[in-house]
Amino acid sequence: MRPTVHDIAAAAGVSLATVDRVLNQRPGVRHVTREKVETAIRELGYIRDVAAANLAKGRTYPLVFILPASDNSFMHGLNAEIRQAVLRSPAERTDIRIVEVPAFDPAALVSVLEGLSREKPCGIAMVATDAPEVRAVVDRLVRERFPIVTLVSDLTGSLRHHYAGVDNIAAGRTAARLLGRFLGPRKGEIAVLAGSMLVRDHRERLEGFAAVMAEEFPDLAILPVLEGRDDPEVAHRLVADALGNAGIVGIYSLGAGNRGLIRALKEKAVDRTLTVVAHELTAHTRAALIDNTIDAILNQDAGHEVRSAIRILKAKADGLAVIAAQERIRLDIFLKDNLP
Amino acid sequence: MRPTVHDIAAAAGVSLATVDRVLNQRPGVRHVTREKVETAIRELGYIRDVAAANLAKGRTYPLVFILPASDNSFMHGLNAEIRQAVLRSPAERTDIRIVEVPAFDPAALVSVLEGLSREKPCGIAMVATDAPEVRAVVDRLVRERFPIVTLVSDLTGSLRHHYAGVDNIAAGRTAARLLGRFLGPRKGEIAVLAGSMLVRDHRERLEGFAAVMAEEFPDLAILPVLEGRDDPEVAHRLVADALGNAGIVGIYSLGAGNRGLIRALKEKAVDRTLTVVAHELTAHTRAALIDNTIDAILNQDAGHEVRSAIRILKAKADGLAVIAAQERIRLDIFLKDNLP
DNA sequence: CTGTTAGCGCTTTCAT
DNA sequence: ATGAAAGCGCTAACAG
Repeated sequence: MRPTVHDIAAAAGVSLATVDRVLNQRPGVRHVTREKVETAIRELGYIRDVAAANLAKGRTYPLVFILPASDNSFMHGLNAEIRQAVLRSPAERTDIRIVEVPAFDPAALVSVLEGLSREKPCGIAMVATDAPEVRAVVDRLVRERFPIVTLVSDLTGSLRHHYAGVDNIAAGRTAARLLGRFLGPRKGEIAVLAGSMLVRDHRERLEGFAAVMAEEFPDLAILPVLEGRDDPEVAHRLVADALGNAGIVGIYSLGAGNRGLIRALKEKAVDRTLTVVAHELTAHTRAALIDNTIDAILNQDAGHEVRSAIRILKAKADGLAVIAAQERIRLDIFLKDNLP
Repeated sequence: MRPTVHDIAAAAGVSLATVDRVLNQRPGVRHVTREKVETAIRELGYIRDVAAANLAKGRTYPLVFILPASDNSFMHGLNAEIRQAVLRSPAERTDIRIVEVPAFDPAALVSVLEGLSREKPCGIAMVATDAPEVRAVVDRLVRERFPIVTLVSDLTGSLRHHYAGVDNIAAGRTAARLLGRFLGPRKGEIAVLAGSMLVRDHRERLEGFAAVMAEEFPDLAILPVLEGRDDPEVAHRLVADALGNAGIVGIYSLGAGNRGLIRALKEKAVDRTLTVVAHELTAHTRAALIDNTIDAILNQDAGHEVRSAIRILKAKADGLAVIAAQERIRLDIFLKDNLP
């Protein structure tokens, strides 16, 4: 039988209350007493029963998710996954609130974060907008002991505890190798469609992509980036225009708004064979993969990101460890054969 | 505040014990009483606190993992992941035992399973050997209400509750498309290295591979399968021999024993450019991917498989639901750019 | 058939 | 600074 607080109390010759104070690092215990208890804990190999502790405390985990109010499939999916987590709240003792902020608006994000420090959630998950003022509040909140994880888009150089998202440089590199290998000996130009070069994940994907292209596929030239603002209409216009260029042999779509990309491809692609790699598995990209309009999709599993963020925030709140491998967000590569 | 058993008891005008009997579907409750309690449960929106119940019961989950005693990296990794889970046992209330059986030996597996029914574990995870007599015991155990999940290799047509592993047909198809696309316009022959055509996962991978090759890459011809018995030495000899054939442009290694494959490739590949797709990320395949000996690795995450099997067995034992998306074992595709 | 009571392992008053 | 006792939500004897 596993030792319990009773066993520790008996072994140390103190009461339950004292054991509890030591366990929870609460004040009001003489140094020698504390020592005795800690020794007993060590010698008996005591492992605390977190479930029992939570029951006694009636503990819940108030968490806040801060998302950009962007109207694209990926953010909708992310939102849906959080709402799924809300449904599981009773069992997981969480109490999750979603806060939407205007996209790409550091000031708005900062003011939401400041407001949050008042209501004392036990954890914050946020899709970060990469700006110095955001970094500053995040660092302040972390110093005030709020567990914070970034979601999908990181805030490098900040003190956030964890990043629940894919390695976007690796994603860009992978896209480049897939395109390069799929194109084989063909020479030509590659169009790149991004949302905005102002967001870090898009910049990083481009960086990785350009690096591998330059290193390994010198016969393929990257055209100036098209910024579609993650908007299907804009993306459609940009891509339709670009396809006027007969030298294009491939496209890398590293942001959202793929609906517009796909429409443009279908309008123009009758006569040509383009190789296309896009990000994020949605109803549209899935259909395009199946009908060969897209050759490969790189994806991040929003459900995994949300569940991971929750596990990590809870663990941080309790000072517990996590299973690192379980929290690694993979870059999923989908061909038409391995779709979920 | 969430309603508790006390609230239900009060609302239904019965005692705690009766509520508990209804909750746990135990006998000894009049039909009308049961109705009253069930109504109260429904009306108050009662949700049971599993953690509290487990505390009261002192519940633990005795689980058994049955693995083939195969000496290859993948099985070693799987074993290691289970041992990791054993270390987490105190927190997860599990009590995990690993049983090794001779590989590819249905009779041995059957006798272990029969022995198990005596010791009443609350769940069994097994790497299945696909044979009728195994199916028969598994079906019998399932009927006797043992939760059973197959791990890595499935037992199709059986009553097992769940399969924690990848879709091997999809894996074979994916391998074919990667090889085909990477080879582009090249024509030639493809060597296939398998462990044994007697195990289902290998057969299925080959099946998927051959299907896509035939449908979409008619210029590539599949050579007769080399059966390396998942043994590096045998694999080395077979591949070294095969490479004498100058027509070979690609290799698909769908089993284990890649150490031998890699050695053969390094010995012979100076003068040629082979495209190689292999299964399972190990220290050897990882190094080979990085030095361009292998072009892509298909992988199944053994840690995920083990954690998933445990979650599912526990849920089944309690009659609880799982998060389906979380339990889907993906086919990971690794290029040198997205290695973990 | 139904109810009473004493815990499970831990936390939390409230005394001392 | 320390301890006694009650209780978190649920289950398990044991009575009736």
